[in-house]
Amino acid sequence: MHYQPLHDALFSWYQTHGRHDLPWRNTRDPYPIYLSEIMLQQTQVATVLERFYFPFLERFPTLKSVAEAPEEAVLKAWQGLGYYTRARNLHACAKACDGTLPGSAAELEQLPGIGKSTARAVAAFAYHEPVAILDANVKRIIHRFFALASPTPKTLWEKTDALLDAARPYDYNQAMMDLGATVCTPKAPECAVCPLASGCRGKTDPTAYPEPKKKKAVPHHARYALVQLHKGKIGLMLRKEKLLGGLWGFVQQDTAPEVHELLGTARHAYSHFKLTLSACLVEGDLPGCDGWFSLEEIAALPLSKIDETILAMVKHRFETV
DNA sequence: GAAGCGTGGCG
DNA sequence: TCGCCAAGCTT
Repeated sequence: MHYQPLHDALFSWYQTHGRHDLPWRNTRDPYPIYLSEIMLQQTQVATVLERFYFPFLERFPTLKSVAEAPEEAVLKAWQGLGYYTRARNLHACAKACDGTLPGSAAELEQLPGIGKSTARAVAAFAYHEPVAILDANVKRIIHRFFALASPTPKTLWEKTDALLDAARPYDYNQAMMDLGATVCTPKAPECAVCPLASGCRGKTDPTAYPEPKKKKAVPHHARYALVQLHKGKIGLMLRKEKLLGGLWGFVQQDTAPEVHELLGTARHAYSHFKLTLSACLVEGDLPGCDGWFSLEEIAALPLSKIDETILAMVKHRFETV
């Protein structure tokens, strides 16, 4: 209520500086809105926009088409975007609601892969439900606006609810995200042009909020990837653990195989460890594979980034014999 | 509450 | 080369 002047300033700023051309805005179809929210979790707008959003919608025009497809096809469309639990949950969600998303945040939050923030985002953007979101951008603004160094999640949700303009939930939430993304940035926020500055308690020292988190040491693993050849086919395993689960890839082991040809070395930084893989060409029907494929068949399978890198080494090896 | 979970871009 | 960060959810 007493935030009315700030809301007015926010909307005025949003009208001029908001990212109004994003394709998942200006629609009330919950599916593309939901899809964008899932793709954008921990992922930058440019990545989603330039490489994944439109191809995915072309392959799966409706949530019903997702529900009717095999999980592997959804993972293939997700390949390269990372955090593949999102794709598995997207498929599970589509099946759980049979291709029709429910009409409220409370119901959306019951579906797999939809937490409180995503549920509220879809409800606010598709149904104009008066709920506030708390994504990374809004969270940073809330920390600074209320000068909270290390609040509990409960406090953050209370504060984001308190700041909501319930009369305009769509514009309010979009404006807050844009403000966090372009003005109230992690480093060097531009308080001088911020429409919320007059009410912000953290503006004298914005980078003190939130409190910087302690960094942990990132482990580094060195392993061997087996490129197994047998009767003209390549042996791959179907990963079943949480890391890259549902994707196909080369069998890995901690020690070098007895006889092998080194194809090359690939490095990759995952979210919580680093990996160096030495790709070893080995002959014969070794254990550990779930399937044998030609190069053409592999092209249709979902693979992780580092497995694609190794696959490129294999192609190069046999093109230059 | 903390850890696990991908990838790409940037300084 | 490296650390940080980007529309979080699950366990």
